[in-house]
Amino acid sequence: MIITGREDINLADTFECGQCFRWEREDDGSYTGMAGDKAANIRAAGDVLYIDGDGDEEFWRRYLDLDRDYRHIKRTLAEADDKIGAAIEAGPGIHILAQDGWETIVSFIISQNNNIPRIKKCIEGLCRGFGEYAGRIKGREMYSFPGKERLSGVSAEDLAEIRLGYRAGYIAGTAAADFDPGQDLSYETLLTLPGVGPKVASCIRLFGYGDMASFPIDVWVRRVMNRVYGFSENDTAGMKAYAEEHFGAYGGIAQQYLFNSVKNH
DNA sequence: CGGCAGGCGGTTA
DNA sequence: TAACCGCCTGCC
Repeated sequence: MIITGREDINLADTFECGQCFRWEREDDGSYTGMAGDKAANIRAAGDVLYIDGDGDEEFWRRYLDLDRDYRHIKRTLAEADDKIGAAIEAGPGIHILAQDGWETIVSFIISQNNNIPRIKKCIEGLCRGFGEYAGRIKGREMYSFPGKERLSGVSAEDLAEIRLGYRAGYIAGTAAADFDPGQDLSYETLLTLPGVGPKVASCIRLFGYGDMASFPIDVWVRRVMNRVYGFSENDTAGMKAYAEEHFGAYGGIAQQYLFNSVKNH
């Protein structure tokens, strides 16, 4: 499948800015991974995306957020805030992926107090242990992310071999909780799930439910808000208020530019 | 070996 | 409601 006219998305910026954990870079610069139950390899050349795998154009347009005008958003952010321009320059090709709600809930519970290589290893283990085989792409055996119903009867002990650590209890508890991740879950509802606090809930809102105003504040955002904007590192309330006032409906997108600029540079 | 990594939950003052 | 601490694990 070929999608043209997409010069504004950059795959490395998008897949390696910390929002997702299931895309692997190939030697040719393409990325292999899964979105929902669809596996694919995605390669970019000029303004063309070559997508080799499951799913149709509509599916990938939605997942890769290709129909949002990021040029307009970047211009709007830079006009409202004179300091974010440099952060945008560090990752101008970032798109916010429209990820599955349930997968995002579990993935960001795993992300707490954790590092990216290990987060990826844990998620891969969950998929291999409890997901469905989804074919072979670029020599990689692909497994779907296990749904809530699949994990609902699983205990923390059953998850031991995946080495989730103390997060195993959170995953088992969240999977057993009575809610529908297919609904547009509110921030307050997400906070009721075991292992979900303010930071994780904000990430789930942004990455799993498309709430572009959600502004997750983690250690890296605290650092950049301190370094660039002069906030005290423990003044998360002040940072949140600043984001609401200056970034507004695009707070989550601004957060990704800011996060990426300090984490990856 | 202690410190740390994209926090949370529980306790304490 | 702010501050503090323990927590699984892997890597430095």
